[in-house]
Amino acid sequence: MRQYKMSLYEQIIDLLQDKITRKMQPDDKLPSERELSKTYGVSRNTIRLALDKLLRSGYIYRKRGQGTFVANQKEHLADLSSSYSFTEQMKSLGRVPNTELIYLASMEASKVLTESMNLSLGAPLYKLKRLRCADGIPMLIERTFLPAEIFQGLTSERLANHSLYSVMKRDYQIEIERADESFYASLINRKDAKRLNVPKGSPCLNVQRITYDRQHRIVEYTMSVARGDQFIYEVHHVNS
Amino acid sequence: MRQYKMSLYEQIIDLLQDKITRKMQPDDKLPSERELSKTYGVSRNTIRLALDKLLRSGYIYRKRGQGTFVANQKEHLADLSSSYSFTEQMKSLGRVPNTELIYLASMEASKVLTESMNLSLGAPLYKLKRLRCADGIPMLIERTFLPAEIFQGLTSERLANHSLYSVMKRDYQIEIERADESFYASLINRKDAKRLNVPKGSPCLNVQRITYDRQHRIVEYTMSVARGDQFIYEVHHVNS
DNA sequence: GAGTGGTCTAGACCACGGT
DNA sequence: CCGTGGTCTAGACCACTCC
Repeated sequence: MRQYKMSLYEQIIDLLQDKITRKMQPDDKLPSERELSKTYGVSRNTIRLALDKLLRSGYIYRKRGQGTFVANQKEHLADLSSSYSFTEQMKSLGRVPNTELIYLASMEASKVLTESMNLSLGAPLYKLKRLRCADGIPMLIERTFLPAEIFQGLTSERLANHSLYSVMKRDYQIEIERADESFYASLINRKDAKRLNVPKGSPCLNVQRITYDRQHRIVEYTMSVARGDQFIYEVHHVNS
Repeated sequence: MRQYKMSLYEQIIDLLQDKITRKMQPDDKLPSERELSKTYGVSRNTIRLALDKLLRSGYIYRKRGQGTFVANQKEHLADLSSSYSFTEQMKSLGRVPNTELIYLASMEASKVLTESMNLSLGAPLYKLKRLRCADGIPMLIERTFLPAEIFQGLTSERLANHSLYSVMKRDYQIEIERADESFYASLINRKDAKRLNVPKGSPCLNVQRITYDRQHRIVEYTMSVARGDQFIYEVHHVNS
């Protein structure tokens, strides 16, 4: 296998990450840029490249005139997938998540879907419908469309015990790059109300999500309906 | 009032942002780093600082050996402030935003607020209530709490013609680092229904936002109520 | 080979916080 | 005052893409 030669600043990122997670506590002070520069025998700019990346990843915070400190790992923002993963979100709230696959079917892209998913008319799709619960309480219904070209051979077995994103990664080597979400409130329809076990006409949160992989392909289109009285959707933004 | 002197690379970010949004199309090629360096009379590193920021904000993409290109504006991920800035969001949808300041008042932190904002009981606060419209249609009501210690001397004049975030940056040198948002759906109450000009009991989207600056201080706590039939909230996630 | 972005150096001055 | 991070310069070599 060809060896990828890591750049200096990448090596320093690894060294510092290791040091921070193994030996340091939140709010501990790191050596100054000039010290690190001497220690590792590289220029200060190279140290800054590494520290900038660690800053953006939430490992450290910096105060002008004071120094660089280890960030609180608890508050620290996990990677993208946990910011929109139902499973992760419920776990972080201390609730036990559960997913019921209502059905998985093949279909052809309708006109609306071709526009939303940037496909050609009649392109093959997988459609899946899932009921998501927390502590046994129905929380939301998800209707997901996946391009069949990308997810060839998808079966309900694969989806049964793993999250959609872990299936994408493990079985299809798909790395998610971006996700765009839209939220709005409406009143729930009769059918969904029954599934979620709420009165017809209750308020509900509608979420649409489009997910892109590293090749800028749309790998997922999902529309969710969540009950308003139980489900709170959390989003974290970071300014980089 | 003290003027905030913009650094060179920040000025270049503004210049390039303006150029990109006004005069260029997606996939147009930008001048090379060395050219920009000559054009603006700054070093290449300074140009790179600006381009890195534009890259992370989704304005451009870069290909080694080829050049720097304008990203697809539609798909484009704005920087943090526009991802939750009502003004930016409406502009990107081609609608004309408008804000009416209903009131600005001083108050002391209640028990609930001390917990949410991590303040001491009775800490001084500014409370402001704003009605946000698009194309003249009332879209959402925002109730915002700001720590008075940080925003000393805040007046309605300052808020009149500028967004909250530009006031933070220009008048108080506050750089936003993080924002956490929560969404849920409910039914609108009588008072808010009147303001938003919808029937009582209509569905509405509730958003709570807590904003942190670079020093990890909470600089804003906002609760919004948006009408479900008109307002769609968009969020973009990036895996970096 | 020419041009691009990616990495790196060895300096410099500034703004800020604490002493 | 000193030490910190923040900004900036003017170079250099590398890896990559296209011709």
